[in-house]
Amino acid sequence: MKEQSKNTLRRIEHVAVGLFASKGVRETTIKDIAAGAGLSEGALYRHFTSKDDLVWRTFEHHYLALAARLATAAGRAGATREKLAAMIHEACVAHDEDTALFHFLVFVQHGQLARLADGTPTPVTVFRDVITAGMAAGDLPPQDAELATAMAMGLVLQPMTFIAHGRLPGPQAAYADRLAAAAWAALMASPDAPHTEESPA
Amino acid sequence: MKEQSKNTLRRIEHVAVGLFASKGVRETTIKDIAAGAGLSEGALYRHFTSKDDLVWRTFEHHYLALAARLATAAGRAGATREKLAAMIHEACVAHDEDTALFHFLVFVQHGQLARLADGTPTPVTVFRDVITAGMAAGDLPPQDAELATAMAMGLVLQPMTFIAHGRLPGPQAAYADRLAAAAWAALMASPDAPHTEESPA
Amino acid sequence: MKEQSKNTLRRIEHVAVGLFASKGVRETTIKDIAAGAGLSEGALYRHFTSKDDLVWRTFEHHYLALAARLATAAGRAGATREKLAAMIHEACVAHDEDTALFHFLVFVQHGQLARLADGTPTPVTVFRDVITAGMAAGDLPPQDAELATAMAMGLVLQPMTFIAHGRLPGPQAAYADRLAAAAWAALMASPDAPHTEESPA
Amino acid sequence: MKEQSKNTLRRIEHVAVGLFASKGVRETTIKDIAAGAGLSEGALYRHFTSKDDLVWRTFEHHYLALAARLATAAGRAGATREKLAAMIHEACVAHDEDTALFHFLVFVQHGQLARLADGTPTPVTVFRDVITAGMAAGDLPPQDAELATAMAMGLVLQPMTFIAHGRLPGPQAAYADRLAAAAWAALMASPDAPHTEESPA
DNA sequence: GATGAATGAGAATTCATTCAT
DNA sequence: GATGAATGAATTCTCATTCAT
Repeated sequence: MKEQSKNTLRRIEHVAVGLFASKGVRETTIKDIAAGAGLSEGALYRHFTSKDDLVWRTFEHHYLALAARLATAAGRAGATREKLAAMIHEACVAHDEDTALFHFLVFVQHGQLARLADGTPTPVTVFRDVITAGMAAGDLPPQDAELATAMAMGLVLQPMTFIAHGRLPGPQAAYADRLAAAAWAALMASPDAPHTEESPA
Repeated sequence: MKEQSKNTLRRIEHVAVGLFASKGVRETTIKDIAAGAGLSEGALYRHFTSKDDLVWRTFEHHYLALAARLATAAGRAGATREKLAAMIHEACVAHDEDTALFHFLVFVQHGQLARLADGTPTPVTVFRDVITAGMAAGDLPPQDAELATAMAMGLVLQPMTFIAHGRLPGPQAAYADRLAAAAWAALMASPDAPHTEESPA
Repeated sequence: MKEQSKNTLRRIEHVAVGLFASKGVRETTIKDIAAGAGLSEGALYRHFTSKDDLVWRTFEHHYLALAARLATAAGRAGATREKLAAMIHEACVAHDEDTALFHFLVFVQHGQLARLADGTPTPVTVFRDVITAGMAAGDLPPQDAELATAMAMGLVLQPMTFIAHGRLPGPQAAYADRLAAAAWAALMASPDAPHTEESPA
Repeated sequence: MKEQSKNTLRRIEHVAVGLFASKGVRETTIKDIAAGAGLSEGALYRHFTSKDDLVWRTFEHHYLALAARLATAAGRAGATREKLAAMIHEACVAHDEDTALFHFLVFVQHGQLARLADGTPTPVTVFRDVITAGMAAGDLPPQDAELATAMAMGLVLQPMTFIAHGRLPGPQAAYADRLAAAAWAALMASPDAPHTEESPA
């Protein structure tokens, strides 16, 4: 009984996320989701109180899970560079495992971000905390942690949109090492001496 | 008369873009736009044949203009590194000049991307062409041009979302030099020798 | 088993009536009733064949019971005036005993009235019969019995709505004597000589 | 233009009130109203923001108008008895002029009563103020003004429900004099000496 | 007998678009 | 050219009722 219901719920969420990722939340109708889940429209409302509730609960659950996953990956690794590489790798793998979900979380529903309680650990804060710690440990040159976080994340996320648009072949994991190296280089590049390699003479 | 109409049209576009950027295209109604532009709903249809037409024409016009702007900036600069820096700087300035427009073009309406004719020069192709040329000229190590483009763009675009979310203070132009340096470092990082600093042997 | 079921049925009726009185029949859902009765939605249908059936049966049962109660009260009393006073008192007591039920019967579900078989004794006919008999006996001046019934009942019922709206403090029984006196005065007031007290000359 | 719209609005209100009175607010659908008004469902929403808005605005407008009407009638009359009679007569006439509206205001939508700002003059307060003043002037014996108001109003309103149910023939105005006489007798009946006529000895 | 998921027929509301004035 | 009322097709959500377990 409870199992059956739980399964239905997961099915609805999965279908919904797929549609949200491909069409957007607003352009996905309850009818679409119901059809995809093999249910009547009304039946959905036994599992969620509203469309918004479905969006928010799905987002929060998986967004926090992604944060936890990245934190775990970082925790397993040793030095800052390895931590960063591990997080990037983990993000790539998570993307490949469920691309629709990843897109929903990262690209589609940032409107939900504002609803998270302040201080909630998110993928962003996990990245930033590693970078902050890396600077404190002297592994990274001192710099604006938020900007560094944005750069590192952008480096990783933008290829995903290229994959989505067909500009790059997947899987994203194939680029993990390259992205980690690039991220490291980007964070190591001293903002005060941007041209060092080229002005040795 | 033509002038008047042209002005009205610009006003409508501007209001629409502002709403699109803040609420999304789907959640912006014709009524919203009409109210913002000081017109009746029906009057809008004298300037656009449909909402979709408004979205598409606005997107195409400014998206291509942004591409041209980046191309011009790159053309003015000399070596690959300078071209890249110039494009990044130009993108930052464009963002700061009309943040709503920039967000609309880059973050909100990627659904419109697919409607562009193949081969149309876009900000993406401008970036990629500079990178491809840079590799050909030996300024950059050989690498996947699309991936490199994605990384460079992500590096620049992600801070914009951080600014939008209040994680970073604007303007984006303040980060232009740092971003250019980071992008260059990321593209120079040889994927085949990612750990040079740590493997001195 | 029969007892158990009977109890459950009474519980359902009681919960339903309470909700009907406070929210109205239409705005009370099966879910509300089920929750209030500590049952599942489906389980209700073992006791009633439909919501309408629940409403109707509850109404009919208690409406006729109220009529019988008033008739009994009138029967115990002697002269017309006492009969009227006894009915008014009984109505007040019935109201105070179960205000929700009284409101449901009298104010909420008059739509059910039309479903009663013609000739069924109702609170209205009980009142009217006493008044008709009173006129026949010469206790009351000749007048339109229906109008007299309406006046007497209105006199008694309107204070109940005032109590419900908080305009008057309860219980209604506190007003029973006053209402009986007023009703008697109203019925005695000769329609043909309405100003007698003021035109003594 | 404005006229046309105003007319449509009145038409909608009129149709709605008729349906509300005969079926109840909840059981009247937007579809019903639209059909009755000869409009599409969506078109209604240019005149009212919601069904609730339609109900509330219609109620408030006419309820206050009825209060004003009764106050005016009372103001024109001289002594307390005449004031009361004038109000009762006016209420009967108002009922007959637009029975559906009267029923909507008095019997159907008392749920709206709670939304009126405290201190708003309503039919109830107009009645009560006349009675209170009558007691102060010595025209009426001292008594609970609220209870007296309830009795007087009940005397007048209950016949209207009898007319609605077909128990009494209309118009209500035919009963105005009788009701006024009865109301006066009811209010004059001293609660402390209820049996005077019958205990002359 | 009980449960609660599922159904299906609405119901209220929204909104792009049209059109009479 | 402008206005805003009207349309009609969706869209979200509700709820009495049924039914498999």
